[in-house]
Parts: sequence; structure tokens; C-alpha cells
Amino acid sequence: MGPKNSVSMKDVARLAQVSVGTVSNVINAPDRVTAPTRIRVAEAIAKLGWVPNESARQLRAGRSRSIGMVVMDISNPFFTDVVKGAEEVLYREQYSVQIGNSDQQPTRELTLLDRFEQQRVGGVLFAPVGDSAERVLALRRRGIPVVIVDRAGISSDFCSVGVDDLVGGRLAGRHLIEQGHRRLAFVGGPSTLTQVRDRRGGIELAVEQAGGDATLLAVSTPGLTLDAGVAAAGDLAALPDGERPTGVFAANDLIAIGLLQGFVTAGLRVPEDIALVGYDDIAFAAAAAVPISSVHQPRAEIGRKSAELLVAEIEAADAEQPHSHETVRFTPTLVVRRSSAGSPPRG
Amino acid sequence: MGPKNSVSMKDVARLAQVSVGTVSNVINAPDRVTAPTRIRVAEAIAKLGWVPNESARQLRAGRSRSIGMVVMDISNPFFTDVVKGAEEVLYREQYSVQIGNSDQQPTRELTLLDRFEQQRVGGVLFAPVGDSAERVLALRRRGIPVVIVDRAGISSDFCSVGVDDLVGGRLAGRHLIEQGHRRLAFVGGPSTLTQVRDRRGGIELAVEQAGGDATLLAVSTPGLTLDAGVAAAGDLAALPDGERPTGVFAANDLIAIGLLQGFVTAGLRVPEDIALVGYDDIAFAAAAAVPISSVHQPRAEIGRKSAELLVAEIEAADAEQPHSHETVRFTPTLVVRRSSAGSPPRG
DNA sequence: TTCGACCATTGAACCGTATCAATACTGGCC
DNA sequence: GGCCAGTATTGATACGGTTCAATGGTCGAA
Repeated sequence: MGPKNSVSMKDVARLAQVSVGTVSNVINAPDRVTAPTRIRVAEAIAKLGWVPNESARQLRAGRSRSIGMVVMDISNPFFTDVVKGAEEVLYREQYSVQIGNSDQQPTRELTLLDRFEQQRVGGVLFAPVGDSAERVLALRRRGIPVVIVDRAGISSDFCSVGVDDLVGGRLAGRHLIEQGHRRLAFVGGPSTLTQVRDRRGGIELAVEQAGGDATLLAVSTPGLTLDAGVAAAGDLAALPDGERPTGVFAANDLIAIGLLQGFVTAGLRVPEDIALVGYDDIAFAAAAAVPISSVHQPRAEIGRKSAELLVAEIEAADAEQPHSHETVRFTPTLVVRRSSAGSPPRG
Repeated sequence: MGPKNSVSMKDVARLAQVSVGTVSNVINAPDRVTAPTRIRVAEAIAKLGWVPNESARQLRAGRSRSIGMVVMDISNPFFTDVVKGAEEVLYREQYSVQIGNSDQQPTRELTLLDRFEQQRVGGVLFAPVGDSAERVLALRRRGIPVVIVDRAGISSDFCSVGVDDLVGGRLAGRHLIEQGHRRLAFVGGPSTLTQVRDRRGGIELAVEQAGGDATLLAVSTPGLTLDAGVAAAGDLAALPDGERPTGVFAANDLIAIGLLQGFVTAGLRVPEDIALVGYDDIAFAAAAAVPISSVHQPRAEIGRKSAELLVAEIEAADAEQPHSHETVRFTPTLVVRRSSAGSPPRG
């Protein structure tokens, strides 16, 4: 239909009666250009509505000011908060962010990394589901820095940021035990996720350390979603009263909120019949039918710190300076709310 | 540190003993290449670990398989659901998506559009906050198709997808009136947002049509967030019992959830003292302290349809075929839950 | 054997910018 | 006036692909 209205630097140069090199300087090094010419060029740019072509710029310059971010589940508020923290830093530093949602599928995760590599992004913030270690090393070999988010210290080959999930899980477990619960349950999955394994490991530790008669039932879910929680609640509710756990620790708040819904539907009261502790402390946990106790992670801070580490690594590489990888492991805290208040039912 | 390990098509061509043109064909038109050479080239690619440079490809080819998406608030589950719907379609169609979060700031919105234009994205899915009509037209003038999301039929210059917010607002208003409420309130803002104006307009309409003594109090908030809802709840709770509205319609579910929290804190019971209806019907509305009635939008469907329209427009442009813009306006429905059940307190 | 048709492959031109050595200009100073 | 130092500007080149006209080779038909 319309004319392929493609105005380039050359057109600007012609209109402003200068060379393309000068136009380039007006953009990238304005102080190298004399005021009158600078103005003439600026006017030409405005008149033609020229917008620099990022592809051409990047092709020539080699580097890119866009960074890629891969998250497991964009509809989990935990990740959107991490994303917002990262965006805040990157926006300020003049990077643009590309968010990719792997939806907990290792295949999609790899596809996203492929695309980022093809686009020669300046760096990648990566919250992995599968074991993409090899793929990530390939990225680094090409010179693309990668920071691992939400899984701290998995390897000393990268910077990484996360919380100590073992500690978090133990906090939750101890709390339930201190409240008097003896039949505990852990709900979450898949256990291919480090986060799930560690959080479960944490509550297992708490149970062992408590000694005595405390037991732990592990309920595995296909994913960390609301629906998975609802389904798991049905399974638990179906157990006879004497066998059903009285204290449940969910691998994240989405599961916890789902469990709560499911319990209510099944006629179980929280916390009177069954106590509940979640993980992440997303805003919606406090607003749930019964406010949910949760292991708090500094979500925005995780995002910010990841972005800062990534920017530092990118700039070190640009300046050909050495860079040593850093592992930042935040310590989680427990926020107690109504869902785990009071003592367990006798039974 | 490491060598700038930049392997290009030329290297592949040399190793495979063919010309770069042939390598290109292996990638883009495999059937033009004889099987033996194809294999030889494939082996060379694998051996060298070559990954095509998207910038170079795009620079030459002119088109781009990445599309930009601008949302108002990435931490609002409504938008993440829309995003997931769009991603589903675009991933299938081999496009990559860049998500930008304007955070309800017109300035950031414009910055994001600028970046997308510089990157010469293939198309843009745009959920606008401000009045960016001019900027959007500039994009189109450059040949970048734009689909307006979550604001249907604002202009016949673009495709657009959304729901009829006037109808949605009226549904909510009618429902509250039918439940016997006479002192109604609308909570939301800023009213620069079409969505907010339309939803308020809808309940105003319902109040007018109901005739009689029904009144509407409009409470303006700075944004559509949880916190804004909590704050507004404080204001409403501070009103004397006889004056306080008994039926409240929130411009979205985040506000509604915030209101609910605020009311509970202030000692007001929902729905006994004050009834509540939200908008969007996000998953968390049903899971709130009191399950919240809400005007349902087909969130994923909005995302899918937007993406489909965008792809159609892009492909029409590629094929130099005419394209006529389409406006898709879904009709919202009301989902009644406990937050608006029962009759108003006498007072 | 010769010719033409057809197909696989080649090679050069180009996309829009950054970069940098070379050049043109300026003003100050002897 | 001539020369020099210091800037402002130029123009050619490279980046890594795609594209397409031109080339070379094969095979069947005459």
C-alpha cells in the first residue's frame, strides 16, 4: 500500500548537507560536532522523522543494549516482581529487556535461549527449569554474560542470585512443629526443580531435628500453580481424619492459595483443621481467604541485584577487564499469618 | 578475556567448501540445495557452532520476526493472562515477543514505542495508558502494524481487541441495585484511562436507569493497584454509617482485593456491611478472603485474538495485500460470588 | 555429437550504521 | 604572509547476512 517509507542516515545527511559520518557523530558524540551543524542535522532528522536502525547499529558495533530474561512462569506474581526489580535497574541503565516465558517447559526454555543468542543480546537473566547448563555455557562461550536468577550458587561459572531455600524450608517446618503439629506434609513439584527439592529438604531437616514422632508426607504436583494446589487439596482431604496431616507446607504461594481453596471446598477449616504455610510471600498470600503464612523472599531485590550483576559483567567485558563471578544468597524470613495460627486439632 | 569467538557464515562456507550463498540457502530454502551439500553444510555448522546473526539478517531482509508488546502493569494478573494468550499464538507462528512494562507511565510507554521502532519490530501489541495516538500513527507510517489491546474500537485506523466496558460497568451496577443497594460507590482511577471512564460510565448508567433514590459516589485512585484499593478502603470506612455506600464497584480486581483487605482491617464485614464487585475476574479474585464477585473478561482470548489480528496484518503487508482493520469487542459477563451476596444493611 | 533446458551453485551487490585515517578548515603566532 | 597546531568534517570500509543475475554442469532429445 503505502510507500516503503525507509529514511536512512544517508537521507538525513543529504538534507543537512553533511556526510553520514557527521550525522553519526551528532548521535553518538555530539561534542565532536560544531553547534551550527549539529542544529542543522537535528532539524533534518526531525523533518524526515528519521529513527536509527538498531539492527544496523548493532551489526556494526557488535554489542547490543538489549538483554534477555527467561522466567519459568510469567503468571506467577513472584516472577513479575522479580522482573519489575530487574527492569527498574535496566531501564535506568538504558538497556531494553526482552522477557521470555518458558512456562516450565525445558523445550521452550532452550528455544528462548536460542533466540537470544541469534539476536546477540548483551546479556541474559535466566531463571532455569531444566538442566540447561550446557546451553548456557555455549552462550558464555560466545561472549554473552548470563546471570542465574532464583537458583543461587549452582555453579561458580556464573553470577547467581537467590535465597537459601533449605533455610526457608526449615523455617516453615520448624514453625509448624513449634505450633504442635506432628503429621506434616509438603506439597509441590516437579522435583526436577532445585527450588522444590531444597524446600522439601528444608522441612525434612526440620522434622529430623525435631526428633520424636513427627512425620512428613510428600505430595508431588505437576507444577507450581493454583490448579495444582486445588487438586492436591482434594487428595489430602480424602484421607481419613486420623491420618491426614495437620500442618502443610506448600512449595510456593500459588500452591498454597490453591490448597486453601480446595480445603475450603472440601469442608476443612484453615487453620483449625489444617494449618498452611506457603513460600514467596506474594501480595496475594496476605489477601487470601485466610491470610497465608509464608516464607518471604526479597523479590524485587532479587531482580535488582541480578540486573546489577549482569550490567557489571557486561561492562567489565566491554572494557576488557577481568570479572569474578559472584553468588548472592539472600536469607529468607518467615511471615506468620492466620493460616498457621493456633494449635493442631487433637486426633 | 577469551577470543572474540565470532564465527560467521563465511567460516561455515569455507569449511564446507561452498559459497556463502549456498549456506544461506541451506537455512532459508533447503530444497534448493542438493542433499550431499546440505549435509556437508549442516556438519560444518554443527562443528563450528555457528548461530545466524539476526541483526544482519534483519538488516538485509527488512523484516523482523520479533514483535513488541506494551502492557500497563505486568504485575496485574489480568495482563499476564493476556500476555500468555498472545505468546501462545506468536510462539506457534515463530515470532518472538518482547514485553515492555509501561507501569502506567505515559513517558515509559513512549520510550518503549521508541525502542520498538528502532528495533524495527515486525509489529506491536499495544495496551495504552496515555494518549499515544500520534506516536502510534508514526509507527504505522513506517510500516509497523499495531494492534490496540484492551481498548476496543478507539479508532478505525487500527485493529483493536477489548471488551465493552460500558456494558461491564452496567452489569455490576445493575447487580448491586438488584441486591437492594441504594448508596453505591465506584472506586478507580486515574480517569485518564478509558477503561476507568467506561466502567464508571456503565455503573452511572445503571444508576440512572434504576431511577429513584440510588446515588453514586465516585472515589478516585491514583492507579489500579492493591495498595490504591487499601487506601481507598480507609477513606470509605471513615464515613459515618448512614452515609457510607453499601455497594462498591471497583474498577479492577486488584483494587477490589485491596478494598477487601482495607475493609476487614477497618472492622467492616463483606458483604454484610458492604458489598463488593470487581472487574477482570482474575484467578485471585475467587481465592480472596471473601470470594469476590467480578465482571469476567476472556483474558487469554483477548491476547490470542490480538496476536492473530497482528499476524494477519503483518502477513498481508508482506504479501502486499490489502488489509482492513477489525475491531473485536467481547461482551463481558458477571460472575457472582459471596462478596456481593445478600441484602444491604438497613441504615 | 550437438543443442537446449533445467538445476545447483556462485559471487557480487546491498541493507544502515560506526569507525577511523585522511583531509579541510580555522585561528594564532612569529 | 606563512606556518603550525588543533578541530571539524569527510569518505571509505567493515559488519554478517540475503538476494539475484550469471555461471557451470548434467542429461535427454534431436
